[in-house]
Amino acid sequence: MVDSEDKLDSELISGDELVKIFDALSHPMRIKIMATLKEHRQHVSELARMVNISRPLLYMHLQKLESAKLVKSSMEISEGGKAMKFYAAVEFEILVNPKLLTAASESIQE
Amino acid sequence: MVDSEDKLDSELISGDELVKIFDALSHPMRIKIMATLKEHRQHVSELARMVNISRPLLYMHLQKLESAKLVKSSMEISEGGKAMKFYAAVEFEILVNPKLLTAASESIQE
DNA sequence: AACACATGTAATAATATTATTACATGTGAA
DNA sequence: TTCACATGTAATAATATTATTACATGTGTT
Repeated sequence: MVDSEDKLDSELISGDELVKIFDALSHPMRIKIMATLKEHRQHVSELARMVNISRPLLYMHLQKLESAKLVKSSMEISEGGKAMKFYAAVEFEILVNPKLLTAASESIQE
Repeated sequence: MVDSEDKLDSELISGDELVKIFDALSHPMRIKIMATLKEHRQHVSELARMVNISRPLLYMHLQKLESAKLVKSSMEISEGGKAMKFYAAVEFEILVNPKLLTAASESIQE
């Protein structure tokens, strides 16, 4: 298992999933969140301070990113015994071009 | 000038432009429009029939795609003498991965 | 007990996006 | 002149997204 266990496989992305990914990346704050999480995983409260938005708003953005499978979360108990929810960026690589869009189009439900 | 004259150069895309591109591609109908225009350029009324939506709604979608520079338009006078506005897909290729998002993040204005 | 820090969500407000309808204009052909 | 087909947009309605505020709950430290 040399390769990363949770890399998003661009071959297996359906049209609907691709639209979800574009939607997730269509807001500047979510780009900033992805960039921040790429450096290092963070727990929600700390991440909210880092990107300078309220925690409820951050939750909303994280949910979009998570439903697009661009981040993943895990609850952990710190040494202090406090519950902390960590978010990490998922590795992925998608070559976006007209050909991909054509393929995506064929697997979209309307 | 062997290479295409209007290929979108992914090296020169700013963070704001990238967000615009993601936004343009975040709707199933716009994916369908891109796929349709990749086959062949079309004028607005014909395209509206092909993708089965109203012309005003199509205009809205086309404006988003055009402002993201994914399509381009040109007015032409047909043999019959009627004005027709043609839209064509622009060639592009963007490798989307966390590294790109980090670079984009650094050039986003908030 | 009061404080600092954590998760989580409900309710609402403010904005933006998406979609429809109706209209105005122009051309060429029947 | 009426018809078929084209562009273009204004006004509005319906939905969805984004953002804020206020709460409830739990843990460890002072």
